Amino acid sequence: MPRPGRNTYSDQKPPYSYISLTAMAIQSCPEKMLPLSEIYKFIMDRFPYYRENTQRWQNSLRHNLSFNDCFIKIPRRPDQPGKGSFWALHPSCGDMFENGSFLRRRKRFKVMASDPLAPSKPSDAAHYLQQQAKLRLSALAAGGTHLPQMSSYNLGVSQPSTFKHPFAIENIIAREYKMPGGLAFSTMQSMSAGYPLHNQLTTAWPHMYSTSVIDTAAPISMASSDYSAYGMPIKSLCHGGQTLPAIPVPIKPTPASVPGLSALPAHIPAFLSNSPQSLSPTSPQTATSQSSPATPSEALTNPASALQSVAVH
DNA sequence: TTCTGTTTAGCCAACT
DNA sequence: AGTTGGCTAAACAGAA
Repeated sequence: MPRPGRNTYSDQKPPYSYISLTAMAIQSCPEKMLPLSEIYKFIMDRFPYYRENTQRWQNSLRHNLSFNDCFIKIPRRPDQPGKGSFWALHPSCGDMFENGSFLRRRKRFKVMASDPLAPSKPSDAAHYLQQQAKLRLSALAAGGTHLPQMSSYNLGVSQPSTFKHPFAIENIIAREYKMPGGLAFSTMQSMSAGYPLHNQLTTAWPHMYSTSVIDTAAPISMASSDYSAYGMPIKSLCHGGQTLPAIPVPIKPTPASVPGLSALPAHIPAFLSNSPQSLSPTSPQTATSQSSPATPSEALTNPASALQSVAVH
């Protein structure tokens, strides 16, 4: 059984579609909106695979941004000089990856005229999102650690303040993981709803599910120190203590992936290091209380430190 | 000139 | 088998 090496990622295409990669990039920044160049940068930083053939995949990515309604183009304000617009996720694009696969959505998100969440005009969405970004930046500037949540459209439909965008990293990583053999691990949300796997998993990874490790009441902070080496808000990784081994599922199981807790696809990104693989009971918990690993590859080989970063915050 | 954004088309694979 | 979604290529226009 091959173990993922330091360069595993450079060799394999990550099990994510361009849509999910783009969504990750957008969700990783406090403003929840990024210019195209920053999306490129995010992907290349995290996934060495995409440091090659840039023309090809960047063309595809641009195509996706334009083609898919789940992405919204937000014009730059006069005080935001630069090339190109910002891109954000449509707040009502729904849980497009609810089937657990980040390669293929169950259904393409399409803004319907009858959608109560749909803005009456496309510019409404852009304006709304820009206001949200402003609020976030204001909160940052004020030194606050409690940023306003990405709330729903101000269109008469309210959502709970705890609403997490389906593409938020915490949601992406906290998905049901269907093991190649058919065994499924459910999300903490599901487990808290009474799934029997809870006991098994808390036994297997007590350090993950112990609420004493993770401050469930901690507000999500966007201070720079709260970001892991992968640009992910660390606290997002433990969304309300709901840290779960949820792994995106390649449509085609890779040779490295075999059924079993310690045999997961080798190309799972390090920022999803709260996976069974990294958190297997046999994994050495040698992490110190220092910050997250310097490089994604380091986290890949030392996932425990990444977890520690999550746990101590 | 380069980058960004849009659109069309074809192919392939997963899903129903 | 038909449908749908994702990837790739390409052409084109507009902005920086």
